[in-house]
Formats: sequence, structure tokens, C-alpha cells
Amino acid sequence: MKLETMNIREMCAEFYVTPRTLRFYEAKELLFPVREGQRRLFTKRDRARLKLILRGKRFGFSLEEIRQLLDLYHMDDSQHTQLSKTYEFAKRHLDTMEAQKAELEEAITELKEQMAWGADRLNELAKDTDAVA
Amino acid sequence: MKLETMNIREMCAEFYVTPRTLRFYEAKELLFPVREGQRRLFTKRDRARLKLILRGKRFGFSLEEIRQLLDLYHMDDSQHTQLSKTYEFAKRHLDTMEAQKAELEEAITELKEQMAWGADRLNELAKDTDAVA
DNA sequence: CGTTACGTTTACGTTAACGTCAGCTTTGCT
DNA sequence: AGCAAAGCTGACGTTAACGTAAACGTAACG
Repeated sequence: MKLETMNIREMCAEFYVTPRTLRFYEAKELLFPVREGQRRLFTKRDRARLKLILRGKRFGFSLEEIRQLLDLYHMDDSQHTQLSKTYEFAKRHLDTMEAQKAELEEAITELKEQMAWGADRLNELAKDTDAVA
Repeated sequence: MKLETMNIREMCAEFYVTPRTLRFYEAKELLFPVREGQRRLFTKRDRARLKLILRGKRFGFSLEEIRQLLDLYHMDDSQHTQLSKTYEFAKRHLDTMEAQKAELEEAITELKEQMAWGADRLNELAKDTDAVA
């Protein structure tokens, strides 16, 4: 069970990112790979964080917003200090996500309606073509 | 019923954007305000498009992706030409939105769990404080 | 008729999130 | 020992999406 860590190539392969991206995230303090000499070794914790980072990005959050949220996911019992602040931040984040979900559902509904309209046009078009043929 | 159009200030007020943003969107062919002399007049159609643009942005889509989608929403009966292409594009977009919705629901669930954990820590902390007092 | 307010164009500046390239180590073969 | 592959550290380049400032037009108001 010594497979706790991964090198940079393995990380890139698993998450479809470039080495540059991983180094960039480390510089921005989103990831904290340990060092073996000068090489980076990414831990299970880094993988969990990266997964959350990429998900956050897909929802349109900035890296800075994501960085703050990661604190909640990786806060251990030893650092309550900022817990209540982090908790409030997370609550606001949760609210925006639920608002986003509601909007997303609305957008999906509307798009489906538009597509139904488009499908009708396409059917008419097919009929006309038949008539001519 | 002559209130069909709005000037740039009114648009900015209604949608909380800057004039620069509206001009930028016009340059990128996302909006097509008519001209009264050199001044821009935004139509009902521009307002509908802008609403969709801002929504798209909140979901993390680029302006270019949004521009392509707008075609579906504002295609009239006179231009079937690209309809089928646009339809396919919209279908792919719909798929990504539904995937996004699923992921969002997962993220919400996870965040709620984390927050429950955080709430427990805060409660413990409160107890300790009581004990000391 | 001057100036104030609102709008315009043109163009350079800015920030986020990386891409890319050069030059230097370290490690793994042979 | 030699050498290529993999990794590292700067450092400069790039793209999207605007911000900001300069210089100009014009319409209404006192």
C-alpha cells in the first residue's frame, strides 16, 4: 500500500491537465504536493482537492473562490480558529449553487422548448422537399 | 407603445452592466442595437439576448459559445439554412447542461455534508466554552 | 452661445489562467 | 562514463472579457 502518492505525469493522465496547471495550482496554494528531492509527489489529499477544483471550474467559479472553499473540505480538528468564518462562506456558496441549480433547470426547460420548435421547422422542411420530389 | 427601444443608460440600469460591456457585446456580434444618428437603441430582441448572455455566463460558458446558441433562440422562419446545424449544436449544449445539473446536485449534497460536520465542530466548541465559563 | 450631459470611437491597460520556451538537475539505462 | 527522459525554475507570451482614458460629436438648457 505504498501507492499513496503520484508523480506529476500520473496526475496529468488521471485528471487530463498539464504539468503547468498543477504547478500553477501549487503556486496559488490550491495544492500542496510533498517533495522527494525536488520532484513533486501528489497525495490522496491533493487528488481530492484537484477533483473539487476542476468541478468548481466547471461551475464557473474562480480559482480564488475555490481556494477558500477547499478550506472547509480539508479543515481538521486542530484548526477551529477560522471555522465559523469558513462555515459562513460555505453557506453563501451553497446558496449561490442552489440558485444556480434553479436557473439551470429553467434554462433547460426553455432550451427544450426552442428545440421542439426547431424540430417542427425541420419536419416542415422535410415535407416540402417530399412534395417537390 | 413607442417604448420598444432603450438607450444605453437604461440598459445598463436594467441589467447591471456597464456601457463598455454593451458595446463590447455589439462588437462581438452578440447584440445588434439599431442606430438613431450615432446613438445605440436597444430593442426588445437585444434585451432578450442580453438576458440569455448573462445567464450563459453564470453557467461558465464563453461568449463565443453563447453567441452560437443565440442563433437558435432568434432564428426566424426565413432562415432555415443553418437550422439543422444549429439544432445539433443546441442538443450538445443541452446535454452538457444536464450533466452540469447532475454534478451540481452532487456538489450540493457533498457541501451540505461538510457543513453538517462543520456545524458539529462549532457545537462542540460552544460546549467547551460553556464548561470553562 | 457657451457649457453641461450623454454618447461615440479609438486605443492602450488589466486580470485570470494558463502556454511556451530556455536553461539547469536528477534519474534511469546502457 | 555518457546520454536521453523526466522534472524543475524562472520568465515572457497569450486569450478572454472587459476597464479606463483621451478626444470628439450633439442636443438641450439657461
